[in-house]
Amino acid sequence: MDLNLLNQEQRQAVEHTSGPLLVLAGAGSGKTRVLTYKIAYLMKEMNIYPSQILAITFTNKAAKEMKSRIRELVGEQANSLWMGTFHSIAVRMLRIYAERIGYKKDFVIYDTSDQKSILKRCMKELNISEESFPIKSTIGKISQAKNKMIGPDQFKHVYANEFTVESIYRRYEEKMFRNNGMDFDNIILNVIKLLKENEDIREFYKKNFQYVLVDEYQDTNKAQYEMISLLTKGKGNLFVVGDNDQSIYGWRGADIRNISEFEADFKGARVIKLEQNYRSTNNILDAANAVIQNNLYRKDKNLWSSNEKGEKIKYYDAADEYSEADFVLSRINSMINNGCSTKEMAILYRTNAQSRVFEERFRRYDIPYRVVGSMGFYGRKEIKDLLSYMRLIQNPLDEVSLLRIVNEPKRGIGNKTIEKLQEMANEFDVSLFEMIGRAYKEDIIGGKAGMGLKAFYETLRPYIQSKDDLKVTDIFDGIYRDSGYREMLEIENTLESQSRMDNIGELLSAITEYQMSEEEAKLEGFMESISLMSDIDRMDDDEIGVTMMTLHSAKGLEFPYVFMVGLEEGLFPTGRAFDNTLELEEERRLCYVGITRAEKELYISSASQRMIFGTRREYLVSRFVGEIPENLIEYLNGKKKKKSKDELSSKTDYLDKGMNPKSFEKKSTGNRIKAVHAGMKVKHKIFGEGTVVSVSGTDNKMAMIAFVDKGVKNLHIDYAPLVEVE
DNA sequence: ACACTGTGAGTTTTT
DNA sequence: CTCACAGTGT
Repeated sequence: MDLNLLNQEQRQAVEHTSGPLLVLAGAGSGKTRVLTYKIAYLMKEMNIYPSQILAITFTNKAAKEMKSRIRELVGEQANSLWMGTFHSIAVRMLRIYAERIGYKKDFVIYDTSDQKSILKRCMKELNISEESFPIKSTIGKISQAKNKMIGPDQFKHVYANEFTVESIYRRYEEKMFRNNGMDFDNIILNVIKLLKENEDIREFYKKNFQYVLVDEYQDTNKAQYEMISLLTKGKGNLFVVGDNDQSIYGWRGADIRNISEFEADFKGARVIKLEQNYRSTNNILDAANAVIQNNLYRKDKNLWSSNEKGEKIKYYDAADEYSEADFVLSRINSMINNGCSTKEMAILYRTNAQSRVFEERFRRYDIPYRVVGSMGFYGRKEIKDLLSYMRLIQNPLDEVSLLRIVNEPKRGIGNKTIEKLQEMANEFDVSLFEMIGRAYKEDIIGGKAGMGLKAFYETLRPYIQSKDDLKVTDIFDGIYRDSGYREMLEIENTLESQSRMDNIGELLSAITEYQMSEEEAKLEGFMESISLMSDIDRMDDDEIGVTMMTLHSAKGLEFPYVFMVGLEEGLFPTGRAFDNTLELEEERRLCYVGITRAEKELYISSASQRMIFGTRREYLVSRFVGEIPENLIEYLNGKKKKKSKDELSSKTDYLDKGMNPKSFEKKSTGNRIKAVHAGMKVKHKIFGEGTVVSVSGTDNKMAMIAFVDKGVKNLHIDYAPLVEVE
């Protein structure tokens, strides 16, 4: 291990082995390197066992990568390190000790959409309307409270007059507990509870962990802070790395005070700054520095680099999102022709929805690409359904999953039956699943519904009983078959059901892969690995293609060529931040993160018009473009008169100016069909070309159309996006 | 019980 | 535009 590969500050950080240390690491200053070397140093020079080191990273992928780098330095013993995200570390502890806090050890993890359905049910039970308490904002409020460790009991002291939310919150937590489930916030809170209430466990871990390291410290929240301090207090060998200019998760409860008050919180803390950037050209760095300088609430630091000046930042001012995409694609195309690999390129945007136009262009140009995130594979219905089966097998108390699948495929079990069952389950104080068992056995519910319940119950029970002895793939295969799900899709035999079956096949290969990679592959383990996987974790590094993702997802990554797109007021920065300095500064940090992802070249672009919610709207150039000094920018299609900053000062201003949807009516698609006749050739926006087979309905508006490769569809011509061909 | 259809509402960002 | 859902008809 050669510490001479480190600069002076990096080396100091590595060699500091006693007491708390905060490393303020600017973008691209080699913090991963420091972390890697530090852990290796602790093991090799300080003779610390790997199992005595806890390292918390922001994604599981980061943990995996770091582990493999450490392995290069110290060998296989790196595998015994405790390394992962807050959530995965917490779950690891909870799997062992869940019973100490009243949970069962096979608890399940609820994601955001599960959260939503639990909350909905709570509100229904409490007779609270969704109009007055929108699901999203209510979840937000509850989550916010949890991040700050404010439980239902303390809620009213912090949020006065929010007693309705308080009652929802309380009911939600009860339900969560009764379901033997935890949402993401609960995972952290429950570990805190575990450590607080059980001295033996706390002392065990505290004694065990000689060193605790936390990456991306600027994005930790209060609960996470509490978790760390419970594990380190007293000993204080805590080593955190972060950059306040890259704090972009304030909306998720990240508390900047964790980093700004580190020295006060941990006595005798030392601070080391890493200010030399090894990643980007000087032009890129200067641009980033200039932009972030506009934030008033920040500690100044001076990122510098000995790299060359490099190319100027190239700015393209597009007419609309399509011409923006065309610009990006033509650039990418010529870069490819110049010998660049698509793996070196990334397109970064503010919102996931922006990827669509680019995807379409990539397909048209036939250039490989990959999209990170955006409700992909695991959000699909068939995947969620089958995972719900698996989850219910893992934990029969899980009502969320049960309700999702009890009538999927159709078993003749409707709302009425479910309601009855829920009432009875409450009355007898048993789980819904158990109630289902009783209901048909004791003939409480007969007829079609009773048969359905019997089928459902008897399909699942054997799997529940032997889940620990069965292979995960066997459980999956079996349940797919026995539940009738496969048959349902086979009978349906449409293009859609085909693709669903393909997706299920893909899920099976994911399970198989998991099973082969784990020594002891258990159902819980697999379910956990997918629930705690972030979008970045799902990204396959070997896959070729241009990477597309949100700026948030891009944190921690780097690419030689970066396209930062959609730089418009209202989109980036988002309109919601206009009247809030703190939020606006967070947007600016996000911009800073974006700029500093680029190593060699940075392209930025904006569109004057963009389609949003089906209407075309006009946008002004983002203030962030104006914040980059002109001498660093090459204006690819001329420089428009500067109008971003002066014209926009407040939200109302923005809404008044140029945002009149009427003046930008959608372009006519041309010969949109008004009437059809059999034999007519038509083109559908999604299904492509087809021939009208027959016409039906009042006014002959229903057309049965046979599409090339896509099968026969019944469509109403007033609604279907159809145009005539020839 | 369930399929269909019209309606209303929504886009930040994610472990 | 696109999705989810409430309401209606079978």
